[in-house]
Amino acid sequence: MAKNLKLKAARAQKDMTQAQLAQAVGATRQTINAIEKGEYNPTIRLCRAICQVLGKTLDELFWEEEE
Amino acid sequence: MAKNLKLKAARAQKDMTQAQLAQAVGATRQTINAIEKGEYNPTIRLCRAICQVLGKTLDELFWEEEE
DNA sequence: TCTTTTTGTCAATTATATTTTACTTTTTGT
DNA sequence: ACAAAAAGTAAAATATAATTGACAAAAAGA
Repeated sequence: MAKNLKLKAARAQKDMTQAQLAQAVGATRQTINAIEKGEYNPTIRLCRAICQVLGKTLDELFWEEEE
Repeated sequence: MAKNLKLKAARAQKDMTQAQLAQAVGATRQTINAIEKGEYNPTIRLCRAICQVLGKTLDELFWEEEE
């Protein structure tokens, strides 16, 4: 997979660090980092939580950024 | 979580059985069944594969059908 | 430069998604 | 009603998502 730059940008837009986003969605900083790095296959529940916190939809953050 | 009736409907619209959809996305029939039942938290990769096969987006099939 | 924050990364462990096998129940078609 | 197909379900095993702890590299602010 490729890097998830949409997620990185959406997080930047909310002025949140990886650690802050992680805490907001009940995950760890490493997990958020791995998702942004792209070499990861998170669960839909975590994706939904991230979308809700960042005010985006699944299609906006997790659609089409792949091989 | 609640049942994923959107997925069930989208599959019916394509006239596919759970087994056929499972094979098309490289998963098992039980996994598809569990996702439709709702008591499950699939990975985003599998969700994407399902969407592609059924001609739907993540938002259409996996957004907001929860507790 | 110096200090602090943030990000990147790794190994080991835990939690859980997914598979495999198998059986029962429900639905569909004749 | 009967047979066949599809759906529902369960236990055990495997694959992998996610955590924990820790440290190095990069970025930001003074």
